[in-house]
Amino acid sequence: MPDHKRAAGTRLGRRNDPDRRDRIIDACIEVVSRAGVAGTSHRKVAAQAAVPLGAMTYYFDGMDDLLREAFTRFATTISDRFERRMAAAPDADAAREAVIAIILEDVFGDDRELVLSHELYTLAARDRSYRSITADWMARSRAALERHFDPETARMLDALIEGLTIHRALDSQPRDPREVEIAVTRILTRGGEAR
Amino acid sequence: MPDHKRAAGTRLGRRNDPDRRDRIIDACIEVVSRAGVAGTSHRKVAAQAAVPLGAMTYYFDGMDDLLREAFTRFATTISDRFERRMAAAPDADAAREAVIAIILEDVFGDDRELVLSHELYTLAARDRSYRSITADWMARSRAALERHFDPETARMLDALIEGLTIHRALDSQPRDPREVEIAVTRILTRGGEAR
DNA sequence: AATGTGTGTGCACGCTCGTACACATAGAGG
DNA sequence: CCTCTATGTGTACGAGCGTGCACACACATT
Repeated sequence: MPDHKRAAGTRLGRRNDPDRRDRIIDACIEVVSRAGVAGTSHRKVAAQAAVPLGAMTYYFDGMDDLLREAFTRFATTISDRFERRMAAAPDADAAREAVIAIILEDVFGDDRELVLSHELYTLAARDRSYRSITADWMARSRAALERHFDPETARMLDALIEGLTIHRALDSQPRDPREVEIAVTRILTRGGEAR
Repeated sequence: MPDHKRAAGTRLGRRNDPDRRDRIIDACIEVVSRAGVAGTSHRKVAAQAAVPLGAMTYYFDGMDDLLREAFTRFATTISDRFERRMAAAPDADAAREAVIAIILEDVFGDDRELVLSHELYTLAARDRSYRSITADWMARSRAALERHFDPETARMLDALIEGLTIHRALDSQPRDPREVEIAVTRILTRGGEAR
């Protein structure tokens, strides 16, 4: 019985480094970010993690299983950061500015995260079983926004963040940062929508 | 000299069906929508298009070349439809409703287009050379929106459409369609953003 | 009818891939 | 120190891949 499938607490005969499995997951994220899901293979991940090829099938039930764990970790990491930033905002106005900063920084920041997000979305769009990862991520983002805004606004704002981030990343020419500010402000302005 | 590389007008010795190349491109879109870019190969596309394997390298300089043409066609198709819908709106209010309809229909509509869009975004996120496809697509969307709204609003609205579409597609639970209406209305409402 | 030319094809090579399975080995229990 | 067991590894197999290239074949020209 493989170690990772045994109930926690029964530690028996464990020898090598116990976080080899973790290393494989991290290596997988790294390989995906460089080569894409299309270019990711057991062999490349094994090489990146410096583990033998046989360890791949030993620890995971195939690429899907591995990818699921890798993207779960990735989404959790991003989600944690978002939550922390939102929690750091003392009031709604600070939260508004934090959101603007996140959009602008995520765009000009690491290409790596942009790529990984899209790889995940693509998997989720095709395969229902990845959708729980994106659903959880979205749920956490919304919960973080609901510290400062009502639930409905939080959902709209979350969608706006997504769209602005994507479009600014895929745009060929740079845009005025003030546009982001204006868009966020408009979404946060409750107007004559009660009809 | 391959037919497709020859200057238009010089038709010499063309024999078989002249739109074989077109069929391959369509077949590529089809295969990508079913198997993803990751699972697309010359052989699968050839089988789908019912052309011999050798035709792949004959008509295209490799998968990248083929994918670029396939996604260009896909983006153009979607873009055309969007443009037509916007052109059909007589005034700004009708345009507003058209946008709302597009968001709601695209979500509950074909999974195929959702998947293909994400596959394209993923390629564009990783590879600069695909970015001109997405950039052109965005430019056309914005131009269509600018029939009814000012350029700045058009860009914000375009981003909002993106975000709402994605989030509603990747969400696990259904949302009230009225939220879309409210979000669009807020973006279209010019408020106290002049500061 | 013979010839030439450019279009398009069939095939096989070398490669990478995931997976299965025989085997090594570390540590526990005797 | 020996034995047993569960953990982990090395390897080889078959499938699927892109590509290069010799070649078939339709048609224009003579």
